[in-house]
Amino acid sequence: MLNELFHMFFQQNRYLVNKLNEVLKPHGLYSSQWSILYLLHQNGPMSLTSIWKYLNVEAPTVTRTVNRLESLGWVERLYAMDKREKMIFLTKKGLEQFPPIEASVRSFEQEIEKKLTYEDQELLKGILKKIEG
Amino acid sequence: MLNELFHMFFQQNRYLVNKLNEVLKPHGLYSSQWSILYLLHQNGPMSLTSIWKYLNVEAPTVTRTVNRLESLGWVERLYAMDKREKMIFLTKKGLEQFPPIEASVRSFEQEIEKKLTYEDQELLKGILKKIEG
DNA sequence: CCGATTTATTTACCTAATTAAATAGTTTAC
DNA sequence: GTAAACTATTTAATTAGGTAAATAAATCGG
Repeated sequence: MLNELFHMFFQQNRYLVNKLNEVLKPHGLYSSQWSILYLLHQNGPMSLTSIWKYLNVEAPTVTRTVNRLESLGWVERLYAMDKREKMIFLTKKGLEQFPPIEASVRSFEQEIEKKLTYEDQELLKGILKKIEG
Repeated sequence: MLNELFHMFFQQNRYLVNKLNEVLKPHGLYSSQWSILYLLHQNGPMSLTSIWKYLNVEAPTVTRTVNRLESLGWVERLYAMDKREKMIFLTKKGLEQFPPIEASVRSFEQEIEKKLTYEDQELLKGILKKIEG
């Protein structure tokens, strides 16, 4: 990748995504599905637009993932006052099955964080912020 | 994503990949295609296995990207002594068109690196190494 | 009020990664 | 020397991201 830094960055990203998918597999979820479930659990019902803006991905990506989550029974869609807009919210199944999944993910995240000191984590956040800014 | 750190990491990864794809677009290439071209330019002819092992991705990913690169005329395949193995190497077109692309990518990388001090870069490398280890 | 523009979502198509399984060639064990 | 095990590559199916363009509803200017 020419530069060592970029090469490493992309590799670690794949490593983290793959590991997260492993953790989510027993729950029948993938990482991008999880990120939407988690967001809905935090924020309550959201429109597609607010989801993709928050996650910083394109709208079609979210459409597809929400479709899948809907067909799996995790979320439902409902028209909002503005009839162009659709509100997405967790179903009963979504709400009920959330806590154990959250626990698994949290435990995975802590395992990774254990490899870094608190200082490392703060430094990493600071450096990541600089990249895009 | 539960944890701020992971969320940021995934976001910056997408940002970097998208930016790199933008830089490569005028040359008719995508980032994963570039990573293989670059590797072949550095190392000379390589088997598929040595490519995916170096890039740390799965074999089918490399098969598909090499297929595309072959149909675009950037690389060629040749059977090795071991007839299971196929050697991939740059075509004349690949060799000739490489330098200006390398220059574009290098300039992009330097632009990102300008946002980080040398110390930042070394710290980031160190932290990234710790994640997987 | 109505045509033009904007906004929210979806559809279609591309690259890119994964796993699982198929194919074909090589090595190894007996 | 052949059956079994291993290795290299490919195929097929899934998730995940992107852009471009279509559709439908809302808003804005006149």
